[in-house]
Amino acid sequence: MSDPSMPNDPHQPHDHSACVSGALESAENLCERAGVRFTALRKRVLELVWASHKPLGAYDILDTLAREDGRRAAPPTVYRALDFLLEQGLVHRISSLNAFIGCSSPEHRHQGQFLICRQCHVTIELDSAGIRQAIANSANTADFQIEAETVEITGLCAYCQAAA
Amino acid sequence: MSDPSMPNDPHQPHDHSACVSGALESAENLCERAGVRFTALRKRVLELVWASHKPLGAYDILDTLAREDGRRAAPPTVYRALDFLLEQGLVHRISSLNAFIGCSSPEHRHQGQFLICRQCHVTIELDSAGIRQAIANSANTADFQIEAETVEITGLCAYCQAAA
DNA sequence: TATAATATTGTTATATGATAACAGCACTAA
DNA sequence: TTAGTGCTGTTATCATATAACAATATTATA
Repeated sequence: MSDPSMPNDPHQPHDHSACVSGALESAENLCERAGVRFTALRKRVLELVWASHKPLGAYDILDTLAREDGRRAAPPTVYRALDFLLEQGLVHRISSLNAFIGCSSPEHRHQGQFLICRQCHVTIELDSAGIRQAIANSANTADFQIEAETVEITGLCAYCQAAA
Repeated sequence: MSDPSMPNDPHQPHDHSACVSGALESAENLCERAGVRFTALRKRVLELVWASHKPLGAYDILDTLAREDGRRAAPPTVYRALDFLLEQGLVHRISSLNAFIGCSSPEHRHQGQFLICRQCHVTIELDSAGIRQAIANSANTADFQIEAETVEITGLCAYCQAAA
């Protein structure tokens, strides 16, 4: 069993196809339980988002879709799929990059915190109770009722530090 | 002496012109000490950003400049001024809104945390050691070297909760 | 002071990210 | 089988941001 405050490191060589298929399978299950349709398009977009552990822009997805079936999808096609995936908690949006990344634990609703490497772009999703608590404390002091949290930390991952 | 974790509430009736003139004066001093030029344009843009305690979009600034001197400023004019102000720590950028807000304590370099009311848009800048520490701990555990932190909390401020 | 060097601003064009509005198709329920 | 709903296609447009180069203003130096 893994400690959520110390997530698996996506830099480590790993069977990435297992990440992808695991994510797709979770998504199927979650959508079924939620009574919403996990269409071919939505599945394909989620698959593309999961193609790496790096945030992916909507227009990158668009380009890939265009390249692969010749039928060039238009922006709304992709954005609607992404909106669906966001609503279902299957992807997160990274505001500071205008990009999207697969949620690593979609079973429970949450807004993660993100460690984003500026060098290799690999992004690790945290779900730190400590950060959440510290934020809750500050909000509470100001009588502020939290609805959404954006926590995006940019810097150098361990691998890129070593490389430098 | 005020507690930085419990900032003044910009909702409270206050002499806002004092906020603006204080910010401009601080900026003058900081720029002088830093040996950089606080030109008329940069000053005017900072003044506009400080017109309210709400994040302001670059194109809003642009529109105001256009309206006030007729001669239409182009986007780069505003973005360059904003870049300067960001570099000098005089404004912050709010990623989740693509907007800018005056820094409430530019004397010391920092990246604040923001409580953003989705209703009235009033935004409070925090500088919480607790949040910073919690983030530092998480980053440390992952061997991640922090360079920038984006912490933007959206919800309802005390006033808008009361109104609802 | 005159002039060179540098920094700032102006201007045009374009890149990049996101949404509105409506048409057509596909699945589902009766 | 057909009506209703939800999903996708399509066109147009809005919103945010930057590249590239020209013109001007400021500062430094001869």
